[in-house]
Amino acid sequence: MSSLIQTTLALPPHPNPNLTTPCTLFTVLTSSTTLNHLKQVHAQILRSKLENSNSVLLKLVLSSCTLSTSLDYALSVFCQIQNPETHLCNKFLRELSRSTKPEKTLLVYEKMRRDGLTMDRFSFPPLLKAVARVSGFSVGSEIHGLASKMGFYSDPFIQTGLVGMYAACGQIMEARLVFDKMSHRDVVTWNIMIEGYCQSGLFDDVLELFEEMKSSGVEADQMILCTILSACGRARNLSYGKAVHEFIMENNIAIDSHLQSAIVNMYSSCGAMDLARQIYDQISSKNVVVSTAMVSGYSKFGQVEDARLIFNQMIKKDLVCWSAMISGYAKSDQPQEALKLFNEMRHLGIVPDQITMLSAISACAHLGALDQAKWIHIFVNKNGFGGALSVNNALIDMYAKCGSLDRARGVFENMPRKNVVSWSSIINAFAMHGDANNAISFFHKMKEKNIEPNGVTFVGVLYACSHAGLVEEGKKIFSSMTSEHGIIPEHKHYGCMVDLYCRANLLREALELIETMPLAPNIVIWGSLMASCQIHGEVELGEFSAKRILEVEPDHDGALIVLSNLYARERRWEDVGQMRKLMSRKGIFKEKACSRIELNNEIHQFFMADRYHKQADQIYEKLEDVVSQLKLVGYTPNTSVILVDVEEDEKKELVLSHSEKLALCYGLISGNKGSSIRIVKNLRICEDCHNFMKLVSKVYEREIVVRDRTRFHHYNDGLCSCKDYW
DNA sequence: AGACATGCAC
Repeated sequence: MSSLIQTTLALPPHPNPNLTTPCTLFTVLTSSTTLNHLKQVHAQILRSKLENSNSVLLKLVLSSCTLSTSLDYALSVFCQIQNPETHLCNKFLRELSRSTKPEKTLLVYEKMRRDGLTMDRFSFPPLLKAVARVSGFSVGSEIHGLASKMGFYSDPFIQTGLVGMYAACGQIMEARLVFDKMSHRDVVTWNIMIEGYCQSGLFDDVLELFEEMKSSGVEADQMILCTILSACGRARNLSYGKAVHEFIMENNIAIDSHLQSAIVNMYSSCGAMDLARQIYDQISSKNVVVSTAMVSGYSKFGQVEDARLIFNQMIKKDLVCWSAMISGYAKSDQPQEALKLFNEMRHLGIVPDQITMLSAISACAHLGALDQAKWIHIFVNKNGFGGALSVNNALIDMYAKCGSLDRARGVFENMPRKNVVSWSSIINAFAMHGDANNAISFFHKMKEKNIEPNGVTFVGVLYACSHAGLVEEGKKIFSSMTSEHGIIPEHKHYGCMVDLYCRANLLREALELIETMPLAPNIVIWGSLMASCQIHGEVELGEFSAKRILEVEPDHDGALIVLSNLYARERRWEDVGQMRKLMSRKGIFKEKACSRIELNNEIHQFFMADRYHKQADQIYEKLEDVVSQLKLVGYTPNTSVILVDVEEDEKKELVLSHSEKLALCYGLISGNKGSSIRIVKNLRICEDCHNFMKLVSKVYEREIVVRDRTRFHHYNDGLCSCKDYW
């Protein structure tokens, strides 16, 4: 304690340093606004031999712990008090449980237990609140036990605290048990229970409980309506959300800005952007929250440009709305724009948090540029996000998508804690790179470590089998899904199996599976079949599956594109023309093929036959040179991949100007000799380019890594890691 | 009240 006095004496004097009586002390204490002043007052107390006056010291503690910076000081003072009165302890607990460091509440609780201090029913609500905030389930159940032992099991405030504590610790069943035992529930209790279901993602229970609450005669307040609307949004339950909106209107419930935001957010989360917009436009003073709800809605449902318009109009922008906009670009496949915004935000002095980082990392993953990825990884470590589980999971995916399986694996191996997402991500990383053996072996390792695979894990493993032609292994794993893990296969899993059979040219098995599976085939299944038919040129079956898709979704762009490709392969140009007309009438366009290459921290982008690049002349010169070199080892352009009705010579020219070939030639001109050439393409690589890459890797002795729409091809010495099976 | 990491096919 003496050291404290030493330091405090050096501080500037308190405005009223002459403290002699407890009475003046009180007055000064309540007017003390800084920690330094408090410490001076404390010194005065000690000097005036008032040290044993518990009430003075406690008052000091209580007024100081409202200052968030002085928590530790408050604790140290508290610890010196001999026998604090219970009601003052409770007040201290309450302040701590609301503070920025709720875990300190539990330290005080432990001290109180150790010192045998008295607790009463008012001690428990703050303790439970603190447990809820730190998700300390084990100490929470201990406190529950203590409360019961002391006979407080029917105190409604303690019961409400217990419900909140269990819900916050993810123990929703326990929470419900306490809730059901309660004889008096007010709107707060209902709200906590409903919010608990919301946090656990049990939206059906949310709505069910809300109905129960209304019929039990408890009136819904604005707070609970916000919770319900948020649940509707997260569950994408538009019809219930609309009903809640109507309920609000019919019952003349006052709509404050919170509730208004909740309504707009419900519509925008459900993708009902027109309805969201109607309400949004009527709001005269739009705050940052409601605007962010619009930005996020437009972003999620593919209208990133509309999101940007709102974003640009916003006067005040906080971290959340920057994050929403960045994530919007990352999701809309505009990773460069996402990263540009990320940097703009940082230059404005806004410090990213973990959620912003997840979107920025995801943007790097989409971009597929390894140098950029390394940069963000360094940024992550420098800014203290390196230990976060979800950040590391995102990094695994990012490195995998940037072509560095080694780095993805490095992140995975160095993680102190791994969850099912980490394992699924690394399995998928192997799958993407065509390393089915490791994908399968990691799947087994994960089970040995008692991490339960989930539906997504199986998508990764089955995808690996499918892309490596491992039919038997895939079948075994698929059946273990139900028999060993109790996971009921969904459409996407049947889709993987259909794909597995089709790639192995086992169309009969694929059809049999579709006919015998317990689910009605949907777009996913038909899409999978259709895609495989396109690869194998199975026109009849492909046409059949495409038509099934169009029955459900007449504007399905994939089906129309594949159909037109299939007709083109058959040289049915009239049918092709009709498809093209239909597509342009519906406003559907084939995505333009585009390849990117990253060199010296710059990203160069190429479209088919484009001459936008400033070194275009050199690139086309190099292309001619490469083609003649390859012809010496037997290359001839494969024009069967060109699906437009033009002369053979023109087809040759078209196939030679594919964007990945341009990117490759630029890499050959500008990259360091001996370094690998990394290309990212938005669509599936065609057979001719695939062959071209193989030959270049041999003739020019360069490693080439190409990421296409779904996977990686590593070309070395004339061979591809996909073993020509993709 | 608003932003969030793993996933089939096109």
